[in-house]
Amino acid sequence: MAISRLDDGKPINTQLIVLLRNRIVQGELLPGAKLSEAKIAADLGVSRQPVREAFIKLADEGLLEIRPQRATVVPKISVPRVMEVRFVREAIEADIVRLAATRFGRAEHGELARIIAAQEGADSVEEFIAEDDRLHRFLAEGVGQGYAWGVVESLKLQLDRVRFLTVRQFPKQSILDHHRAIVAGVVAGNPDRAEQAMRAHLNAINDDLPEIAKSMPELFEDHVGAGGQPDLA
Amino acid sequence: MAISRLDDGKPINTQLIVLLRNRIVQGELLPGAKLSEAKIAADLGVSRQPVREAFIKLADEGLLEIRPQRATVVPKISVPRVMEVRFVREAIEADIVRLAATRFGRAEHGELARIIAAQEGADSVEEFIAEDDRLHRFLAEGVGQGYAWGVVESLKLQLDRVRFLTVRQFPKQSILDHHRAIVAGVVAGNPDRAEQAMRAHLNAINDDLPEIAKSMPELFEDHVGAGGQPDLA
DNA sequence: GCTTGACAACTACCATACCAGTTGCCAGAC
DNA sequence: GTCTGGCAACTGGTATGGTAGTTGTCAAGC
Repeated sequence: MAISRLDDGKPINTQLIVLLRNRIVQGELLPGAKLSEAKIAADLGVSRQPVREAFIKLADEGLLEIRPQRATVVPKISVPRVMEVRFVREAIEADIVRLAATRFGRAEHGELARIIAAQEGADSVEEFIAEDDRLHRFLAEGVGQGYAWGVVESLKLQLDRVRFLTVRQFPKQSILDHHRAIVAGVVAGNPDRAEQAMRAHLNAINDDLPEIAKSMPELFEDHVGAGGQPDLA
Repeated sequence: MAISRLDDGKPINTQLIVLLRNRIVQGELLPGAKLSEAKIAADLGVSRQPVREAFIKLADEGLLEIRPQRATVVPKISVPRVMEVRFVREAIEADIVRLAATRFGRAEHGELARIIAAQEGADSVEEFIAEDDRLHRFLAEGVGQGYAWGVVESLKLQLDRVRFLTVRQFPKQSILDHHRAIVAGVVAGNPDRAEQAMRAHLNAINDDLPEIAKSMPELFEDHVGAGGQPDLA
């Protein structure tokens, strides 16, 4: 049941990827949830094959864990993994913003100001997040590194999963301050300032992550012991 | 025919991914080659399903282009795309080597020296490349960024495809000099020197790329026109 | 009560069959 | 000779059936 409207022109597998990805990132499917090709297929009124392909894709993105002949589960959030993903994102966007600081001209500076203004005026969280993405994307595409943004976007999924857990106490003011600092560095044509602002911005999650993990430990992987599950296989 | 030994314990789709990826990266399947799920499946004596999954995975990696109801082809090499991939790799490895320069101790310095020595003594191209990878991987994993190396590894596929075209005039001496400079910066505990050496190393492909593209233009995408194929759909 | 082994109920993986869309060829009309 | 329409031969996408492997349960034996 609950055929969540799968009737676009696009192939079914693609639609399933988007559908399931949203459910996982937005926390509708929580870490630990067990999925099954057959069940999902039956619920959505499609065959198991497209579901399987969606599972594989999401497993590649780190949003699912396929355990053959056992089950497919939404993995618990691994704090060390999140920090590693964040590291990669910071490295990429630091270089991007340096380029922007040296290459952007008046036209791009204007667009940056418009995005900041739109984000200030956003009244819903969804809109705020959309403008957030727009800023980062524009920086990348503006310096001709659209591919890099694609990489960041796939990494970001795992970070967004954490972000959606804290959507209540979403620090809008703090994020806006960070964005203003980044844009200021770019407009000033100062790569060092822009880079530092970007790194500080992306480091913010490190402040929140430990307390988030403590407040809802059932969603996080224990990493107290030396390593993972004591699988005696 | 030609069942290229697919009898490991691993799942068939995984084996197919590795098999096809090697054929593409190593230039056995050249840009422009047209593949077919059915044909590959018949040739290897398996069903179309695992072949299909391998196609999807390789398409994600940029090594195949699936055109529904038309064909699946090995894409021509896009010079701008290669440069964008290279940009991302440089950003990631620059930050990694900075960490290595500040964190590595005597034990890691010894391992770096051993890898350099092994690469100096390599007599086959394959061995040389293997030691090359080992150095980069060790830098990443040594600073606790194994995930970042995974990202680089998937990016590298598209760069390796170019590298294998030039395997004849492979600049071993130049690469070794670069590696020595990187290691020197790390051992000296000088992040700036290490970073600059790494960036210079990874920038080397930019010197060769234009002339490679000119010498074998049939393997490269024309990017003279404003944009891609004039698909009038 | 506790352990153990067989069975039932899952799982993901693979094979096969069918479907819809695209392409290219070729015959017929002009 | 050129153009056009339709059919045949592909393509990848989807549906379904069957198989091997894992897990949990429950009854039989100690």
